[in-house]
Amino acid sequence: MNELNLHSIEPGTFEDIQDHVSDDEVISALSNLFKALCDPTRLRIVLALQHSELCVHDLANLIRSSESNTSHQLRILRAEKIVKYRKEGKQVFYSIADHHITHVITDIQEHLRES
Amino acid sequence: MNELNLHSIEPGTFEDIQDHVSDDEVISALSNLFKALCDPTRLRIVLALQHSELCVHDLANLIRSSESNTSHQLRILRAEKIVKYRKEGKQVFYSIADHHITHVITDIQEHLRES
DNA sequence: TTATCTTATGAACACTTGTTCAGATATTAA
DNA sequence: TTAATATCTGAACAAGTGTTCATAAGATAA
Repeated sequence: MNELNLHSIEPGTFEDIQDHVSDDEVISALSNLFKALCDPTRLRIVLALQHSELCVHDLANLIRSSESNTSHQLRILRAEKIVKYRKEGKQVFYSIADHHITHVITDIQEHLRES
Repeated sequence: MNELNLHSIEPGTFEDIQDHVSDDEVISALSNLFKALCDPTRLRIVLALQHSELCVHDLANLIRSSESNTSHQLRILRAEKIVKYRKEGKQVFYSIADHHITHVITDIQEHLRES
């Protein structure tokens, strides 16, 4: 008796897949990362930082947003360790935290080209 | 005279980066893709489909959500061409649309391991 | 035809989120 | 100290989003 009434897979396969999609911590971590990357303003920040390390003021001008909003969005990118920063006097310089982030953007752009 | 009052980069560099972050179509397309991937329910769907082609009923049971909600979320994934589908009688079988999507997930997971 | 099964859809609601504004913090210079 | 500069933060509000419920649509079988 199969109370789930599976239509297209075997119970064993079902359990294998379920193990993989039931890891709430992993799902939540992935979700938070994609959430951080899904906002146009934050995407502009990430794309800008792929070219050069930048301070908040220049970053704000580049993406045509206020310094306040830029700072708010950088906070979210920092929380997900998508960007890192270093202080130099009054200024704070931001840059991309690791190369996997750049790869993600590249992969997504390739998907766009093919779809 | 520099009305932008740049702090950390040259005007030429500024314009180069600005060209890259000002392509609204690309930014919007990237944003929509990440938006589609940032919801936990949709992430579960994508992770499940990485193992096997699945019909809506089995997919709903796997991710522990209603069939209605699963269908709603599949619609969004379809719109971004993250998943594709084929009909077979009453059933609709979904699968991952292309390998770049799988790579994106892999890259993000590697980022997670290192951060 | 009618009945059943599978999937899709529209409306409604609660919840989340990006931006703005005002103000705070921190660093440097005078 | 005060003033100026650079960045950050909290509150508030509009706009967007995920889920549920009810129902529709499409396919098959009787």
